[in-house]
Amino acid sequence: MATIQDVAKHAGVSVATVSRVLNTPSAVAEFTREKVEQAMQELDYSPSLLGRNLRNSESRMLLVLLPKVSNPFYLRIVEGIEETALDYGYNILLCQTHTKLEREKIYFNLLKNQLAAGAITMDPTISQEILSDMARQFPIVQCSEYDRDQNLSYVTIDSELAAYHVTKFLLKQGHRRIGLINVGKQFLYARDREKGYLRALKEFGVEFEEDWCYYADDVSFELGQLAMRSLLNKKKALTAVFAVSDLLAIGALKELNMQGICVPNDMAVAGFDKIDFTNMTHPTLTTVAQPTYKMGCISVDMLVKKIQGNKVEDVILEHELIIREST
Amino acid sequence: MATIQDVAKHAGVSVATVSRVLNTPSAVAEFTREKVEQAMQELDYSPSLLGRNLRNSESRMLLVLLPKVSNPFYLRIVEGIEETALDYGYNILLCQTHTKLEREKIYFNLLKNQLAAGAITMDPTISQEILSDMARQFPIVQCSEYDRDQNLSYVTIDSELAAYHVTKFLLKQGHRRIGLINVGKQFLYARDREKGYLRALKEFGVEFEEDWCYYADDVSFELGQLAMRSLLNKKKALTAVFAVSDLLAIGALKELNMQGICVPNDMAVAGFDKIDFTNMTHPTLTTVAQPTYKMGCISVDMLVKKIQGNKVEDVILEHELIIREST
DNA sequence: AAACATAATGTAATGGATTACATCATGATT
DNA sequence: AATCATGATGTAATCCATTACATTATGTTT
Repeated sequence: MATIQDVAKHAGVSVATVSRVLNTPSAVAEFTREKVEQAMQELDYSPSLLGRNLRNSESRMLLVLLPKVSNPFYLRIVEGIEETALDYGYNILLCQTHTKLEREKIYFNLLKNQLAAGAITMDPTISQEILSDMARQFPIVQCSEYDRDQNLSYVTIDSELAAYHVTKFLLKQGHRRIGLINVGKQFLYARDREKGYLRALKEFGVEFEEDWCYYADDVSFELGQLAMRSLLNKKKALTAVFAVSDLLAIGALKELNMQGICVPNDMAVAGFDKIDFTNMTHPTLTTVAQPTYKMGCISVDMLVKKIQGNKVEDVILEHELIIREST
Repeated sequence: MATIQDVAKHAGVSVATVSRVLNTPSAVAEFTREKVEQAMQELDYSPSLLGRNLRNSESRMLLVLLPKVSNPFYLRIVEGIEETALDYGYNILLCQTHTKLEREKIYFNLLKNQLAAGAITMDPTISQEILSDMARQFPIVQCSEYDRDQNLSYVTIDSELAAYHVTKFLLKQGHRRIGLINVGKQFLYARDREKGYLRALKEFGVEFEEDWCYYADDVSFELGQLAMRSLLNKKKALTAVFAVSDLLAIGALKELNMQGICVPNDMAVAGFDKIDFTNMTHPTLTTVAQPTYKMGCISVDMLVKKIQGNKVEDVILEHELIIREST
């Protein structure tokens, strides 16, 4: 690849002039500018970002950390992030942590190494301490999952409230024995959604029983199926199930279909996230829509502001209960 | 962040020595090494990749181009890529092109700008000319989608043969009127799968009719549903449908369910890709499994070899017909 | 016409890390 | 003891682009 030196020589000017053509064209005489531009054309020159970034000690790369791309919940967020980042002239580095601390550390190191200018994290794996420590030095925004910390900003929804709404909806439909398919408590949303679920039960005077609740090790179809199978084996039958993730809910639905249990008549099912596929299941799934695309966009807005050294306010967005056939 | 200069000063040595501790520790006396390492610790130093990459004129970043992450088909490929890349010490830059040439160009520029060392592309959007031109200058591997070109390597499956197998399977089951839900011909796989489909029909002496075939504008649930709806409106009823992508097949399945058409009795459905969802549909979907994870791994192997200046052989992997309830 | 303002361009330092080459000290060889 | 080989470390050039400052040329003001 041609360098700025080559272009300068080819055009018969100094490197400074070439650089000016790129950065402050108005400072260069028209005639010269054309000469330089032609030289660039002829040599098929494009400036090395390594050189530029080193000199400006900046990077136009944003780190995006998520547990796994295989959960479609993240897709629209990522689309929002990518779209917005591109508008700001940033590229994104999409990183799957597989909720492994070790993996996460590798990626966070890219911040230290100055390859990335900031990070958006949707993963709760890393300890709050480390994260908070990183956030003191680098711009970091939490999306969806979050911890409260003065250095850490976040954009999310009110999971507790959303879960409360779902559960209340089921209660209003007359359900009294409502199961919960949850995931590990390391996820804040897991804790929050459980809280909301319990609050609704309490409000309706329903006494929660331990074995209504199943904790999946991860978020996937298979584990949702497993969860449902386990819940069906309990002594007293449930009449509805609320899964904290659509993936789990769809797995549960599958199990119910397989066992010939009619949804929603014999068992109502509600999910969370409104992934595309929830509209393709039979029956279609009642779920909670999060403004995922918007969350992605806002994360980037916030992050860019932070990179530029501005203070930002945390954001809590609205959710929406999507009532469909499964309830 | 601390720089190598800071560390040198702190440890009372020259920057060269610090660099040696990082790159050729054996060339440094033990006592000095320890001193330097301690200084690094104390200053929480990690080397700037910008400086290093600039000096070494290398980048440890791989470009991964795909149309959209929203098609789960790509997920396992990406996982394979990420896993393998990490093993080689590379990071990946995941880029959605949305099959827009303009987007793709932005990303390919990262190669020119030396931010990425090579690219794996799963997108057919860019013209063969440009791609081939890029491939002359930069290491590029095509995954799944490909063009034949001496500069371009690829890893893929034999789409024609796979489609032939699917269609033949349906024919053997006694189906004679088999629809095809395809996508635009800009995708090589679309052309190949159609060829395989036609070959099988011909072999069984079935005369293909124009209106058995529907071309979706994109790959999504909704468009699959639309496609099925359109095919159902044809004069002579089909008894089976083959969709070139699971997303389309699942959409089709949905439409059939909605119209109360029984699958597989009234209509058999087959998809392609074996995405996770296909096991969650009702009925489960017959499809073609591609060794996606492996494809991802191999792509990286090939790309890294190319980056190192070695020649590589193209790879065509085996597919597998997964017969389930929908046929 | 002298003095000065302004525009256009060039020179050289800079950012952080690597490494060829130079230097110095130490121990081995004869 | 003089010479040399070896190991450890430092000096300075280099990668590419940006930019403060210096220089030169041109036009304006009185």
